Amino acid sequence: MLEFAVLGILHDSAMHGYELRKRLRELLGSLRAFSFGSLYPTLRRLQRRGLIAERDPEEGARSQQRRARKVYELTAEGKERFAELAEDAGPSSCDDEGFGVHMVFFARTSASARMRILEGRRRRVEQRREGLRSALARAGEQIDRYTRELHKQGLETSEREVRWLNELIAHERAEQETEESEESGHGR
Amino acid sequence: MLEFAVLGILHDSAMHGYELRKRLRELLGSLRAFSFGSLYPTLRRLQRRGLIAERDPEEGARSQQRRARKVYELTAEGKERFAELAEDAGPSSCDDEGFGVHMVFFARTSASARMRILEGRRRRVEQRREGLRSALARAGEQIDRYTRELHKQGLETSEREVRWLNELIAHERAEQETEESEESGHGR
DNA sequence: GCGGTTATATATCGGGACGATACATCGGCT
DNA sequence: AGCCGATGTATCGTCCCGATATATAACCGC
Repeated sequence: MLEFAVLGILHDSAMHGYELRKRLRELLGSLRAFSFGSLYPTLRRLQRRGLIAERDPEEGARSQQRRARKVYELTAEGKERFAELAEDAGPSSCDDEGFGVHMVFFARTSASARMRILEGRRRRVEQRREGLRSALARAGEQIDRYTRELHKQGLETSEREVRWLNELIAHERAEQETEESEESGHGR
Repeated sequence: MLEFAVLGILHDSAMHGYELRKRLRELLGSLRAFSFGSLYPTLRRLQRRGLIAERDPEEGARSQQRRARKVYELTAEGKERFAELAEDAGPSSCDDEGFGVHMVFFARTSASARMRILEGRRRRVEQRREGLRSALARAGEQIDRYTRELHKQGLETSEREVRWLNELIAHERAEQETEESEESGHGR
């Protein structure tokens, strides 16, 4: 997950670790923390695999600013790997974090993969919704008051997210049709 | 976190691993998966620390049913540890999973700890809300359409949760006052 | 200009949790 | 008879977090 997120952010512009994490928090809105304890090992792992590379510290400018920063940039292999991960609608793209990270990079994801990911996420949230529904129906009165309150809140949140996903999916479909009609409409 | 959850469930009744996980999913509504890969190591760790104990497999009944099940029960130390964890309103009680687990056991948590935990959670969600607000305000138009949509959904969810927490907190306060007036009201 | 705090920046370590996998045993289905 | 799915316990590699350590530059009062 972190690998995908790092690749996606470096795809825009080269960056050093500290900056990368700020961008991560900004994009994911603390949906996911991604502490340094995982970020730096990930950067080294990616570098070792040749997906990112350390850029020269441009000594021309005023060197020796703060502590030596390591600016990373995406390699060609890194770009390939990012594209591969962006298209993958596997189970990791369905949980809260995974879905969020994928969606942030939707602009660089194919329309078909966007669709698969949105629908996968919807299925997941629907499952959670049904689980909560049956938990609330089952033994309506006997279970703990606080637990029931928690379940009710979770159910409402799930229902809202499903509606939101439905809107997004409908929008995707509409846009796809527009493009298709444009293609065939005034041909070329 | 798993430690706390296991202790809390075994507090009600002795149980074996497989059953425990079902109960876990039921209570937390797939808020948290808690796979066997973490559950069984946790059980052994707890046993090693003397917080839970393996109960005799009651050979009187038909023995040798399925594979030998290990039924665990809480020890006196385990009950102490649970009470300690339930009262702890530290940072782990603020994130999504931690808060959920705590709330499920609110019936066995002191009113003051319930208050601290609810307020801690509210502070956390408010922070997330403000982060998303500023992300949406900052560069209102230039950022990615999908990212913005994700942030809007996150913001709405946060706002709803804060409102929900406010209601819970108000309810807690009202109940506390009722108890106090009953105490002094018709003395005893 | 001296020391204190804060922000910037990289790094390591232990531990908790996950997903995949393996294994064993039973009931039911075909 | 043979297979599958539910029940049940267990391990392994990997990911990630939180705490912690270590530098260094900027800001600020004194």
